[in-house]
Amino acid sequence: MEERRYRTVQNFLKLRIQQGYYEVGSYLPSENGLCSSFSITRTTARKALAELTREGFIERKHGKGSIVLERRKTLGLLNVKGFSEAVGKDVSTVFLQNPVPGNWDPKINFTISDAELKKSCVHFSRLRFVGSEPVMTEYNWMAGEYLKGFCDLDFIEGSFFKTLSRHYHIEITGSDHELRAENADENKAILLDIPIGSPILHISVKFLTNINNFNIYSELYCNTKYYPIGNSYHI
Amino acid sequence: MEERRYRTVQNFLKLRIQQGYYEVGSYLPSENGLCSSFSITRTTARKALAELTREGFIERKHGKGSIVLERRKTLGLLNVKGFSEAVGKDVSTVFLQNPVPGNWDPKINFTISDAELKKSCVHFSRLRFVGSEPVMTEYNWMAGEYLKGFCDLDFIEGSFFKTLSRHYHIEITGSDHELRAENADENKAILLDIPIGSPILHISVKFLTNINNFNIYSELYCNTKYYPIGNSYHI
DNA sequence: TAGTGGTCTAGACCACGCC
DNA sequence: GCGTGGTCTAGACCACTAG
Repeated sequence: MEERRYRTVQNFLKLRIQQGYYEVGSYLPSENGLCSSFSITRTTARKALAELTREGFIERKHGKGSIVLERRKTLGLLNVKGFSEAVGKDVSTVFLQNPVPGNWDPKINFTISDAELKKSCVHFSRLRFVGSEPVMTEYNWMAGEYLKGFCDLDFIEGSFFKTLSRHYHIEITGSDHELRAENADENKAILLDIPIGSPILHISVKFLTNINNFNIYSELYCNTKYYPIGNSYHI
Repeated sequence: MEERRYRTVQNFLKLRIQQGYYEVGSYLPSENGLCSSFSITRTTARKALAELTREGFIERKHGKGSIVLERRKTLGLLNVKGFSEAVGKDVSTVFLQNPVPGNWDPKINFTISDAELKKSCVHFSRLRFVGSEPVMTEYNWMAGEYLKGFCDLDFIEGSFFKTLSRHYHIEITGSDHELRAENADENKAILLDIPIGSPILHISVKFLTNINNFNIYSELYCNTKYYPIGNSYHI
C-alpha cells in the first residue's frame, strides 16, 4: 500500500517546520496553494493540515491561514508554573552532567524494553532555576543509537526537545507520568537548597517519540513550595 | 447562523450516549445509516463522528463501526495508579461529607469567577481506599445553580462525573492542575493513617465543563507511598 | 473585494472485519 | 460477499480577515 496523499503533504510540511523553513509564527501555504503544488483536492489538503493541527504543529485561523506554533505549549506536559513558558521570567538551567555515554540506571521508574537495554545509553542531568532559586533537578536517560554526535552538540535555545526536533526530526508523541511526594535526601536537599527531609515532588516520566523503541526517561525532583507544577488539558 | 448539520448529528448522538441509549461498548449507527436518517452526505456524517472521537465519546474501528467508550479513560486526568480504572481491584469510597449547600472555601487554589462567587456553592468530600488503605482525600466545590436536586441524588456507580453526564448532561471539557508536595497536617495524617508530617501530594484541580461559568474545584491530598499518581498523554 | 479557511454535496474506489 | 470505515475527486456556497 502506497503512502496516503495527505500523509505526503503532512510529512512534507512537518519536515519544513522541523527544519525551521517555516518559522514559529509564520504561515503555511494556503489550502489552494497546496492543492496546486501537490495536484490534490481541498479535502486532501485539509486532511493534511488537520493532522498537523492534531499533532500540535499548527493552528488554523479562519480567514488568515495556518500558523506555525511553539509546539511545547500544546503538548500537555507537566511544567513548573511560570517556568519555561513564562515570558520575561528570569529562568535558567545549569548542567550537573553534560550528555555522556552511560548506563541504564535502576533509578528509572518505568520498564525499559529489551530493545533499549541492548543499546548503549546516553545520560545528562540539569538543575533548573527561577531567579537564583533552584526549583528542580532533572535526570535523563535514552538510547544513544539515533543521536549520533549528540554529546558534542549545543542545545538549541537551551531546549532538549527543540534540539531533537531540529537535528534528528525526533518528536514527542506522548508521555506517561508517575507522581510521588517524597522527603528530600541529602543530595537533593543540597541541590535544591532546602532542609533534608523537606517534601519534594518526584515525577517519573517516560516520553514516547515517533521512533520505535526510542523513549526518553526522566526523573524529576521539584521543590514546589514557591513554584508548583502545573498542567492543563483541554478538549 | 443556523446550527451546522454535523453539529446537529453530533449533539443528537452525544445526548443518546449520555442518556445511556447507546451503552458503553455498543456501536453507533453506521455512516451510511446516519446519511439516510439525517439526509446528509458521508462527509458530514464523518465530521460528526470525528468530533465525537475528539471529545472522547467514541472510537472508530475500520470495518466494524463506532464504539462507545468509557469516557473517563480518555480524558487524560490524573489518576491514582491502579485505582478507578483497574478491573477487579478492591477500591472503595466513603463520604466524609455528603453533598450539601455550603460556602466557597479559601482552600480553593484557583481563582473563582465573580459569576460563580455570586451563586450558592455545593460541597462534598470523600476518602478513597485501595483495599483497606486510605490513599486520597478529596474536597469538591461547585456552583449549585445547575444541579437542582443534586444533594438528594445517589451517584451513578459511585461516579460523580457519570452522574453529572447522565442527569445534567454536563461534561468535563478540560482541567487545570497544580501539584505540590507537602507535609501532612494532623487532620490529613489521621484520615490517611500516616504519621503527621509525612510527605503527601496535594493536587489542586479546576475542571472546566461544557457549561459557561460552571467549574468544579477539587483539592486532593494523596498518600503516594504505595499508590503513586499516574497520568498518560498521547497524540 | 480578494483570499483564506469552514461547511457541504454526490459521487468513486479501496481496505478491513466477519460470515 | 457484504457492510463497515478510510481515502479522494470536483465541484459549490458561506464566513472571516484584511487592504
